[in-house]
Amino acid sequence: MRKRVNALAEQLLETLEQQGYRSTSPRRAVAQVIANQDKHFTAENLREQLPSLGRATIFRSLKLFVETGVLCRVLLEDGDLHYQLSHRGHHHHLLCVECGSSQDLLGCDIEELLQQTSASHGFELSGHWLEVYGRCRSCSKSESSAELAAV
Amino acid sequence: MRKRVNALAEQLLETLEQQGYRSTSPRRAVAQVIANQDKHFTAENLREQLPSLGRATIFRSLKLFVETGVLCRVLLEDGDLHYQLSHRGHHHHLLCVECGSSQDLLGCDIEELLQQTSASHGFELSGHWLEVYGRCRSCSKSESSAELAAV
DNA sequence: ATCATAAAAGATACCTGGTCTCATTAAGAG
DNA sequence: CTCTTAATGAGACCAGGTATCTTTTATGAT
Repeated sequence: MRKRVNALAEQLLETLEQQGYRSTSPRRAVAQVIANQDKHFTAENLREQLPSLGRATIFRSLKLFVETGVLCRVLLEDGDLHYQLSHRGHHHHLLCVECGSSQDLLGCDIEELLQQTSASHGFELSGHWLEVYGRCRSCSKSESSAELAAV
Repeated sequence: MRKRVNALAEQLLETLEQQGYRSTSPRRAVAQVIANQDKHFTAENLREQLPSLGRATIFRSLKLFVETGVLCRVLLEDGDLHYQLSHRGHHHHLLCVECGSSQDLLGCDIEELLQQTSASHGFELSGHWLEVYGRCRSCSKSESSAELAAV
């Protein structure tokens, strides 16, 4: 398990290196921490876990990891933007509002639908942002148990 | 034209009053200004136009106008959140990345599609956020003219 | 018309996200 | 091992946004 995590961190760094960025000790530290996150997080969360790093460095690393496709940004229901590990390429998230976990939404024909709809509004589509909120399988299960218990 | 604008501002205030909020002079000023905006705007934009109002008051008014359904928040492509006049109820925006104008996206069966897709991921859907980016009719026209001219 | 009271405003401090500059340090190519 | 360039850290700065506290003001009751 620990080995797994370190492997992931190394993988993240490799991604940077492959794109011509240096592997520095702050970046190694950041990679280590984000590889350990199981849900979306903020710059501040990172800072708490890496108090020795400069503020600017945190933000620069985040930006870099987003640019290189290691991280993506997720929009929370209240409008806050958080970061999370990204499984490359364009995708959407099913965000659990209960536990903060997220699943990727794949094989969704929303692109096509949007294309049609925009065109019918005289709109030349160039991009979109979609986030989906709800309860993941395990949270909706415990939710129902709680309801039963309350009766 | 001027009369129209004032009428809209009054309408916004009425919405507040109907929901039990007082009609104060700062709120009248804010209503006046937002009734005049033709695209999305930030708190800072508002502050520039209303330098005599306290900062907190600006934010409080914005929040209030959002809560009462007068304003809605729009997510820009870069993650910035702006405000714009809302035509009540749940809807999405077609945001022109060129001129900043926006159209409402109506009669889109995305809800249904999302419902199905989430269910197939064991996800109990509770909400979503969608923004669509592109070029509005008039901007894509002038874009093509520019291209032609450049040749 | 006045008055009480609750709501709202303004000032201010604070927190977070995020960028910029500038001087110093360190990665890694040769 | 050295040189160059990228990256860091400190710090100032700006915007969004909230909390607290004191003063003002809108409105309902008299």
